[in-house]
Amino acid sequence: MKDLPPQKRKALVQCLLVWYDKSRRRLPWRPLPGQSVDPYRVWLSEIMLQQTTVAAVGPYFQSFVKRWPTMNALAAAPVDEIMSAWSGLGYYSRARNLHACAKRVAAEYGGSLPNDEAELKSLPGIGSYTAAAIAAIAFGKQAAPVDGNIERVLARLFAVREKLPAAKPLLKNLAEALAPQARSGDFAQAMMDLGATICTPKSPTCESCPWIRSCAARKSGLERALPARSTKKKRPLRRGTAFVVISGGSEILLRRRPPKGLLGGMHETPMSAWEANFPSDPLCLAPTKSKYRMIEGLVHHTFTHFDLELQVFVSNVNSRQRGSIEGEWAPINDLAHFALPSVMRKIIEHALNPAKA
DNA sequence: GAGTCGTGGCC
DNA sequence: TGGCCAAGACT
Repeated sequence: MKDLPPQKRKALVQCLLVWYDKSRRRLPWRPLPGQSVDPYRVWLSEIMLQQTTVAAVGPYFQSFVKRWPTMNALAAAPVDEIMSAWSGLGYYSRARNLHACAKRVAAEYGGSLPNDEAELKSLPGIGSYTAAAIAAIAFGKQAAPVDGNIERVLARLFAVREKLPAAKPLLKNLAEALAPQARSGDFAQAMMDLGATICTPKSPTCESCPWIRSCAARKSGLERALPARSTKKKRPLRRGTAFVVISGGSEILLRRRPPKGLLGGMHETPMSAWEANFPSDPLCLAPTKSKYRMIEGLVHHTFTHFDLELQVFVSNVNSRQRGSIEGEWAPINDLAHFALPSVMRKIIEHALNPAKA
C-alpha cells in the first residue's frame, strides 16, 4: 500500500463519517450534542482507557470528574488520594503519571493542556497514541492515533498480512495517509467505534460495516485471520504466602509497596516473595510472632505475564502486641479508601470470608 | 525489539 | 476451563 489515491481516501473518510454520525455511541467522556469538548476529560478518559475496557472505565471516569473537575483540582490533590481512587483499575503507574502530568500542566501551562502533538507526547503517561488522540479529539488537529482497534480495522481494510507488532509502522503510515484535516477526531473515534462494535477480533459483522465494499481482507476471506500476531509465551506460575493480621477484630495490617515496579506505591498485606514454590517455612516470614491459622483454599490471580497462587494465614492480635508492629492499620470498614490492588482485596476477602472463596 | 505492567469479561 | 483481548507507556 504505497499510495492512497486522493479520490479513494476521500471516499473512505466520507463513508465512515456518515456511519459515525448515524451510529455514534454515547460514552461518559463524549460531550452531549451542543456541548463543547473539554480537553481535560479527553485526556483523563484516554489515560484510563489505555489497555482497559470501556465498561471498566465508566464508573472510574465519573467518580474522577466529579471529585476533580479540572486539571488544577487534580494537580492539587494528594497523590495517595488519586492512587486509592484508581484502586482496582490496574496499571497503577498510570495513576502516578496522571498526577505528575496534571502538576506539570498546572505549573507550565496554567492548567490547560497544550494542543501540540509533540508537546503532549513529552508529558508523563502520554505516548504516541494518546498524544495523537488528544490532538485530534480535543483540539481538532490532523493527527492519526493508532490503537488496537484501529490496527485491526486498517489491517483488514488494506489486507496487511505482516504480523503484529512488526506491522505497527506500516499501519501507522496507513492511518496517517487516511487521516483527514477536517473532523480528524471524529474520524479516529469512528475507526475505534467500528473496531469495537463491528470489526471485532473474533467474529466481525461485516454485513453491517460501512467499509464492506472497500475491505481487502473481506474480498480475500481473510477478515477473521487478520491481523496476524506473533505467538505469545504462556504465563509461568508463581506462589507465595500472604499474612492477614487483624487487630481487635476491626483493623488489618497493611504495608506500602515500593514506589516502582509491580503494583508500585500501592498498599499490600504482608507477604512472602512470589516464586516457583510456596515458601518452605512460611511462618518464619510472618510480620508478627503471634499464632496463625491457615485458611483453606488458595487465592488465584492473573497478572499480564504470570499467574499467582497464594496461601493465606490469619492472625488476631491484641492492642498490647500491636504497638511494636511495623505498618499501617486499616479499618476493615474503611478499606475502600485505601490504595489496594484487586489481588490484595481478594486476599482480605478470602481471610475474612473463606466460605465464598 | 522484547519485557514489564492489572484486571475482568468473553467464548 | 484457559487463552485472548481491551482507546499503550515506558525501559
